Amino acid sequence: MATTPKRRLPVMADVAKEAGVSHQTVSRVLNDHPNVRADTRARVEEAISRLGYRRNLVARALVTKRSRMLGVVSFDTTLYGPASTIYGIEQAARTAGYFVSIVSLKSLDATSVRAAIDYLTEQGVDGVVVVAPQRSAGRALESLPSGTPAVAVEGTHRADVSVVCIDQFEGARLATRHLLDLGHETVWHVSGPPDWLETEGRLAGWRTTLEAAGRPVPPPLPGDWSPRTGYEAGRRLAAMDEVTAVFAANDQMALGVLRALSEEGVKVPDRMSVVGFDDIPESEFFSPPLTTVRQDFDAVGRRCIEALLRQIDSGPVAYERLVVPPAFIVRSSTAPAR
Amino acid sequence: MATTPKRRLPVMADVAKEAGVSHQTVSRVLNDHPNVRADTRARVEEAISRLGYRRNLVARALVTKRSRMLGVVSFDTTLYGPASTIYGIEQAARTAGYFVSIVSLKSLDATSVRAAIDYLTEQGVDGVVVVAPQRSAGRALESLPSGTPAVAVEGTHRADVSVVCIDQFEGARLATRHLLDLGHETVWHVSGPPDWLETEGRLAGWRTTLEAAGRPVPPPLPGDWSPRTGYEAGRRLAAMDEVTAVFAANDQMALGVLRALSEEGVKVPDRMSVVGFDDIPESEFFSPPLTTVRQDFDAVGRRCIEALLRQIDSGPVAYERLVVPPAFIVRSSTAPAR
DNA sequence: CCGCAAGATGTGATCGGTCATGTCTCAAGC
DNA sequence: GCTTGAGACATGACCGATCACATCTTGCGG
Repeated sequence: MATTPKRRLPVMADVAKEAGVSHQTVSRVLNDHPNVRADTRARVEEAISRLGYRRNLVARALVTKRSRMLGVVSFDTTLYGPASTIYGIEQAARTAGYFVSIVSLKSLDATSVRAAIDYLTEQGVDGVVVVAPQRSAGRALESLPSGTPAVAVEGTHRADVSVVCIDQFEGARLATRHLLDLGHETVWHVSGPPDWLETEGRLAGWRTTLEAAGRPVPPPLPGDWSPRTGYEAGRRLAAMDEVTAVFAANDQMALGVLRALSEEGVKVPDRMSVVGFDDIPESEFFSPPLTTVRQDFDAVGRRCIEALLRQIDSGPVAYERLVVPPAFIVRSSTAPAR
Repeated sequence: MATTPKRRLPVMADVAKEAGVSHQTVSRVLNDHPNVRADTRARVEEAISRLGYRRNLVARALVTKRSRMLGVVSFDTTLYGPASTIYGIEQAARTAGYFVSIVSLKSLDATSVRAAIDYLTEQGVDGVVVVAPQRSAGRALESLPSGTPAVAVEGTHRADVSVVCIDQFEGARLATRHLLDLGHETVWHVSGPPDWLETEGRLAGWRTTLEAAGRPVPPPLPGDWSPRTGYEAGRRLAAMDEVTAVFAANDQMALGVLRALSEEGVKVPDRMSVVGFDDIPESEFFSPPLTTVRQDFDAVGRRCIEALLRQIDSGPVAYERLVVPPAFIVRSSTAPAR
């Protein structure tokens, strides 16, 4: 009963009265301003805990014009990549004292991305991270009202939107190089869906490495990240006798390839080597364990937050492009050419 | 230049002046209140778009005491289950006009869960969804100040916190029954980590089904959801000649089991049948494609939001327990006993 | 042609904090 | 002894919306 004499939650004024000071002093204590005498501070703190007072961050946001909330717009958060990136973002944001509000989109056309950003902005976020590795999504950022702090993961080239990305080109180069070094004449590629920047980066890394080595560049087999398309590509590859090495643009598709090859009786890695991309937790236990390219999504998330907070704190900064290097993980799905 | 005569973003008063009405009328238009003449409404709307006015939701939240934001506390959002559930929650919340703020925890002890909830509450969320399928997390909910709308996914038994869950017991029963029906003498089980409600539900469903059929109940092999522990369990199972059927508590561990069996030369499903739980997108392409129990996470997300909004709109409601039925998916990892 | 209720609009208070500024006290410096 | 300045607080305005209530129009029955 003593705890709830009135229904209303206690506010600063209540604490002030309880402690016998002004609301301003309570505010000073809360924001630990130096100019408060120790005993006054103690009295206020006691009053706070006695009343169970909690500061109302909405009211504070209204006057400071800082909500301490960040928005994240992402494509299908069920996928391993986005999910991991968002996890990293959330962790980093929270340690920096920020909340994260998420909008996940099933379609990443410029319109929906813009709508999502507007939505978040209206709600008062201090900045936005767009995990939208598609060209079309990048375009949405280009029309962003300048002044809104924003960071993109893998996208856009607009001068005042910073970008954090993993070096896709380098990852693809590592994968292709690895296979060539094993003595394979050339490397086939199962690519991601068009319009994705990752698709393009991996495609370019693969193609360039092949060309630099003077090897034939076979036509890439189209995929959409799903195991199913990898499976379909795998069946086609199994039928071609000359194919000895395949680089799939992600681990799920590599899994599909593995499945198809196994069905067709094509032994991996004896008759064919397979490399993936992402290093999802399952890859290590595929049959056989998958050689792949690891992406450090946590680092991406951290970098995003760092870059975003920099913009929020010190205004628009020069365009930055933060590149996180990939790591190459060799397991048992690759072997020397026969 | 005409667009930004002053730096400040336009506020309601600006729109009012522009349209030659009072701020209150602008508010009426925005909240489409009926008592506004059509032409006035049009004038206001025109002024709004001319000025590029966006309503400040923070200010609105301050006076309405409704932020239209929901909080979600979840364990490791990188896992397929939580990620999918959150995706469902976010979609449902957005269509209902709510934002979602997420906190993901690496540890789910009662203290951190409480801290996370407090954190979200302080920030003004209208309600909280706790995706915390662990006993310890459930305990955190029990000490929740009553009056805070909350819904738990798979957890707690507190009378005023609604629960949405998938029928784990039934899923495990389906899996076990399927294997027994195929003629297996008994079914071994690779369980999830202790303290998880899913672990307990699946364990109970498995055990009960076995007992009801009068079959021996072998000791469950402990796992932690990761493929690695499934792999370790798989090696042990491969060494035991009498084992012909295994039910792993999730697909990742089933993958590990599959891997170990393949290494040991134990053919699946010829010599051993394996069933998983979750139906992750990869399962269909395991070697062999995995027979498993599908969980409808989207439905779980939707139900959570429905239950939560019900609480927010009409105050504390009677305890509800919404159970989503699982589906059994037969693929190629199971076969009749030899 | 008046009265009066419903409809259309305006006015000022309010939400719960922070910010700018003012007042008072007290020790240091001349 | 009196100025000076910094520390410790208090006071009132303000952020940008909504809410309660007041006021001014209308339309319509009598």
